[in-house]
Amino acid sequence: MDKKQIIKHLDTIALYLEIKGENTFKVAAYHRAGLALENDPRSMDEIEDVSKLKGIGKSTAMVIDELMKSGRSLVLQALEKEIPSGLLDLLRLPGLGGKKIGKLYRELGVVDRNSLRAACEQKKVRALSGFGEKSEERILQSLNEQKRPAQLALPYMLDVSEQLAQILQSIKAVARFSKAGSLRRTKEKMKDLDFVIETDDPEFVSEQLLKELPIHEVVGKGEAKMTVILDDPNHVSVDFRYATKQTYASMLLHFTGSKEHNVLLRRLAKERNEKISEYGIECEDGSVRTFTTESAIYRDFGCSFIPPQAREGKDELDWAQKGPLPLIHLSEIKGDLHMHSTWSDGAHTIAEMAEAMRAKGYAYACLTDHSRSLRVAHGLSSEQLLRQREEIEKINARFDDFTLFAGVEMDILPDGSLDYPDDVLCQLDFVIASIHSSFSQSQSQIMKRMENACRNPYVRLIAHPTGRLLGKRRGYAVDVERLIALAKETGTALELNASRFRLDLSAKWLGKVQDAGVKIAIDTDSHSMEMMNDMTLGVDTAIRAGIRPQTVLNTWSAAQLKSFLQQQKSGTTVATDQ
DNA sequence: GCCGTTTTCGGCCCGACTGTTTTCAGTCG
Repeated sequence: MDKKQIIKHLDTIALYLEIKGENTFKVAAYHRAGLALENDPRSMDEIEDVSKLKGIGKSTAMVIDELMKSGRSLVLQALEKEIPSGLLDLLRLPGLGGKKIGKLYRELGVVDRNSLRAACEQKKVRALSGFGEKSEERILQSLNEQKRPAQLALPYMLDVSEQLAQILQSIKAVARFSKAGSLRRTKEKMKDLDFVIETDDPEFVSEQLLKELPIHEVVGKGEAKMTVILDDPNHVSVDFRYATKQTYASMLLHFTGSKEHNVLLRRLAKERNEKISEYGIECEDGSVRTFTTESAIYRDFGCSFIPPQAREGKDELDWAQKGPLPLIHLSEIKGDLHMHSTWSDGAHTIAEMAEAMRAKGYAYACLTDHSRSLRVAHGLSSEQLLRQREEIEKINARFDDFTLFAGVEMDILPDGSLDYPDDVLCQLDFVIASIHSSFSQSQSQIMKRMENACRNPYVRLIAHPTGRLLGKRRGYAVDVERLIALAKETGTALELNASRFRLDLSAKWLGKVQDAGVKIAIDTDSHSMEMMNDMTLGVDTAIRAGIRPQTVLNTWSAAQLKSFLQQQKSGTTVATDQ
């Protein structure tokens, strides 16, 4: 049984206990045990003794060991016998938690969605103490709505949040606002959107929002916050939290989370006999200190600033107490090495793309249009590619503060061969190789293709290594560990494709890439000028993975990069005299 | 159930909002 399955089983135990009405700390203990596993970078086989992990004690360790050995757990089996499994699903209904579900089960014999619906329709639910007419109606309503996905993918949520941001900007009573929650931490999936808003007049802002937004339902509305469900295809839930000038920084920190990070902060405060909340830090004498920035709050705890993406409740506070975190920062990105022009499937000309990159303050960029086999994207023939190189040189001559490199994004064909011969590739500054076809091949076929690409002396980078599309497509059967080893052996870099649709490689793998000593390029794969802005998302993902600037090719100066590109690759086979 | 430089018991993070209640429990984040 792998780690993911074990975590799922631990969470299931927690849900059962919640319905049983167990002590909430006991329930949390099972969740925390799962979290401890999730936060450990090792695989289950590499962890020799799970009880050594913080948050896993005797009982949870036993459950984990059982699951590892036999795939079953006595604790879980006992719970499954005792409690109908259909009740677990009911926890997802709004307004229902363990206690209320337990009551419905014990007093009305509710065991699943259908029996709950029947109980509501017979008006039995409103008779229970703690329930009433309104709760019954609300349960019935949510039962009859079709299920919306529990988690929505980042690209979709970015779109929605960008629209919301425009509306917030137009409301005069909004002094400033920021996204918060999972979106600000750049999670790949999230269940809702959070915004923190500074205003003197929350009620007015709520009114304006209700006027401007397509509302499906107002879930809650008060002085401090408003929660709405949008009338969009996925019924996105949005929280707006209102802050004053004084509480804004604390509010933002609190609602950016993660929940686990907040728990760590509160513990730290508690050690000093203080309390931290979304309103500031309360001292022993009851006075509250407020802060103007998140940095100031961390400083108050003797910590350096922790970027949102690193706030996952692991050991980030320990690190931050030792000094500044050695993480990459957006301002260190000096160029973008993967973009397309109208020569293949891009929206803008070479000159327009180059100017836009230069306007972003970059020192260089690399044009990498598609190769000849990718017909749908108007891939370039060898002749076109070499002609394009001349065009690039002409444009490049206009700049004295910016370098436009000539590159290509070359297909790795289904049979493992590359789309251009070496005598073409050797004329380019930078060759990217990637897979765009035959996604359903076996892992060994995919890896054969990857190996051929890595072993070519001119291929410097493997782009979007897994081929996934967030929320849409899983990608092909690449063995990432093996790919990292190949990259290491051949001196090939791996891409962090920063496009909001990809984020490929994911944070999960990037740490391993860095640990192996393999270089990373953070590229936007821009097909238009607007897409260049996704560099932020790429850097955020790198931060989540703990990537240092030195690991990233495009933090280097143009001169450093040039000299790197001119070095011979190792472990490659130069096709010469056969 | 987990944890401990206040260590084997008694804590465990804190506040908003709702619906049910006449002062608060449950849910949620």
